[in-house]
Amino acid sequence: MKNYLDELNEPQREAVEATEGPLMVIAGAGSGKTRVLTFRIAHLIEKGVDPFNILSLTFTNKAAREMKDRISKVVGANEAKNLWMGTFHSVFARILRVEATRLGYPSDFTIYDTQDTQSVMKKVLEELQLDKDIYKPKQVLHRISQLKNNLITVRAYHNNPELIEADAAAMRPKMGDVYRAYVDRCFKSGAMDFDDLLLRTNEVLTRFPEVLAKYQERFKYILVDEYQDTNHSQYLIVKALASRYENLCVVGDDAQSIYAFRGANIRNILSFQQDYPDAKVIALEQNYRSTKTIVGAANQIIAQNKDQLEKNVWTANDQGQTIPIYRALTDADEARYVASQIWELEINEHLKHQDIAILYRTNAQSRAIEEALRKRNLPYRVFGGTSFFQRKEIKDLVAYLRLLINQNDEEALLRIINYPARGIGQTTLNKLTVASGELDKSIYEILENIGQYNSKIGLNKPTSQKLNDFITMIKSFKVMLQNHDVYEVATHVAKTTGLIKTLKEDDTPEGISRLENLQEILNSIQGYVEEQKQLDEGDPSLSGFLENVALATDADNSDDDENKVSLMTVHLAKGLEFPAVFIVGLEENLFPSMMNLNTRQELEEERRLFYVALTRAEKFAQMTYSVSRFRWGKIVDSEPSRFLEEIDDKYLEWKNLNAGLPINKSGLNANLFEDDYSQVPKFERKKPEEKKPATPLKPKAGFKPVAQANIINQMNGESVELSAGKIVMHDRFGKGKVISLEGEMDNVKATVLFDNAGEKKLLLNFAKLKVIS
DNA sequence: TATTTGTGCCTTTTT
DNA sequence: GGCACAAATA
Repeated sequence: MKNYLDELNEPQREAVEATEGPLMVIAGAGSGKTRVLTFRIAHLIEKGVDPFNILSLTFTNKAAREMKDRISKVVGANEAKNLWMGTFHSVFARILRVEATRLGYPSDFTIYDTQDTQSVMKKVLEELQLDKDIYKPKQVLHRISQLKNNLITVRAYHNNPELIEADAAAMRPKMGDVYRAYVDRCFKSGAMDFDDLLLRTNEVLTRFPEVLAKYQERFKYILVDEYQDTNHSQYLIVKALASRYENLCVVGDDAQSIYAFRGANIRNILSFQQDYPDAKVIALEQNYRSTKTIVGAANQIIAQNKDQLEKNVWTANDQGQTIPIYRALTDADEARYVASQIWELEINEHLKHQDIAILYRTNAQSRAIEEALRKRNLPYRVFGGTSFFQRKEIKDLVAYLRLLINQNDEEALLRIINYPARGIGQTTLNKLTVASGELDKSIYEILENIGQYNSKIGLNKPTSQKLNDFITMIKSFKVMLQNHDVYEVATHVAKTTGLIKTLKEDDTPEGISRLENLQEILNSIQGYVEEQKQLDEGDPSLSGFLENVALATDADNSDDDENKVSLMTVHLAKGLEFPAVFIVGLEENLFPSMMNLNTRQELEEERRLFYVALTRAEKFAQMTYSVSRFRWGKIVDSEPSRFLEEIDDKYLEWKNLNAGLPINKSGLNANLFEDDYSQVPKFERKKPEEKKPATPLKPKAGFKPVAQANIINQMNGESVELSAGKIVMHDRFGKGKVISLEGEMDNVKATVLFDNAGEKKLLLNFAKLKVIS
């Protein structure tokens, strides 16, 4: 227990022991930053600091849990349990449960997720009669998010001619009205969006000195992980809380700042020393994670960026293998290659599924990979994308529960008032909404006294009765909540509202899976209730559960013990490490993203993202790019990413540079499903030392009519040869005979004479033809 | 009113 | 190819 300090190197140890005063730790990738944070907290407790006085802000809730576990092992669970650890959003949501009433919010305020806010915004824009093609909900919300993260309130906005002008110049002169209406609407619904959680925390700390003093006293020691990714709002909260004792330790790596798009401000880390002139700064430069090859290649990448702090990450680890870079012909080929390499790694290097991660730039890329993994029977888990709690069937049930806690939650109410269908249509809802505005009462309040309003609103008897039935049902749930636990209520809700029945009627695979999801959420509610009942400070209440739902990140609820290959975006991979990592889709306009090519700053963030991806790898890293890819339903040609050029060839091993698309020999994409390309007509072999690898060696697109083409059999994914005379099957047209084939390489058209539908020209890329004989 | 069919838009990245 | 929204129909 005492010798934990011996497990640290010199700078790590220094960072752990410098407990008093401001400290910034610049931690290179893989340099043991989590270790430092963990031991530092343990050390504080060992020195006699009350865990109650320590606040630790992590990037995910999962990271917080893991750190807590590790601290428990050093100082004991009893000590560790009083630590405040979590993400900014979850910690300050907890604080706002106590303090938000000062700002006029209910303490059971709802947290609106992205879906909710978009839905609110659409209604706002409709009400203001603004063109939703100009005021695109997503863009407008992004703008508001920017404003909030810079603590520009509605009033501040209207007092700021510069901002108003900027929005006018961007063709959105009504931005201020939209902002006000959106904020009002959320407030009336007793709801906060993600940015509000930070903005309102700032507000409460600024407006109420006694609140500030309370939390300053409470959090005498503050630690912030991933400091490079904090935004201005978070920065100010930390600054305010730490200003009394200044026992603030921030840990970060400017080279890994990848959240500028959501307001992260790299200046927070770059200017720490100006904010705290007597701050101690410690750099952790020894990488314990990766091979020399990986560290060397990563260093070369990041060296291309201008905006960065000097540092020299090095490692004493083995040289390791060179990094293979596979040039794929299509995204399917890329996926197939990755799957086959995973097999090899598992056999030759004795890796388990869980040792392997596949990282990509966009969530959409997972599909092709998933398919290839399934074919190889490799179990996998996809992180991110539409998370469990975003699914419709889950949101429906949660909306009922939300309404029980916060009757003003209009999003929840409108979502479920007619789901499952109970004959309350759009017309009725419009009337209610109008009445709600005129009477300045929430829709729920109107419904509670529907008898007294229905003539004024203009509702007929049957409709009024339906509304009354609905509100009676909701009220009965509320009553039940008083003496039953959340699981019992949720189950009752799912049954009595007809949610389960509706899903049961749908026996398509999707319907069945939705029913399973509903079952799963009920199970997880039960699990949550049981778990919270066990804990001393557990909160088995419905509002506690709902907060978890709103702030759960996908990285949080992983089944750790499952042995599966991980698939995720590079963003989600931050802070993780794997023995083997595949980075796929290294192509121009994808990674770097086409959206981020306009300014140097944007491009540098993409480069940092690539740096993060590569530095996740311990022993084996591989990269792939494809010369063509399915995007927006079309095959798009692509070129290798510029980032590949930035790595010295001594670290790399270029693979499959010669494979082309031999349209004149055996047809389109003939060789996608074989590993042996030796039979394929060769393009000029490229020698890396002669030519920069990233210069695309694209096979020239052929424009000749083709005699044959290979299509991919929809059933088993195998390639099947197609030529004139073959009998094929089409979903809509039925059976038919191929008359001829024509067209360009990736754009082959087949003329088919169908038995019942006559002659059709079909694009092979789109028509799902099955070859019968 | 509810359900089905058709269309236009789309894609970064996430708390 | 997929999803959200609009129009068309029972």
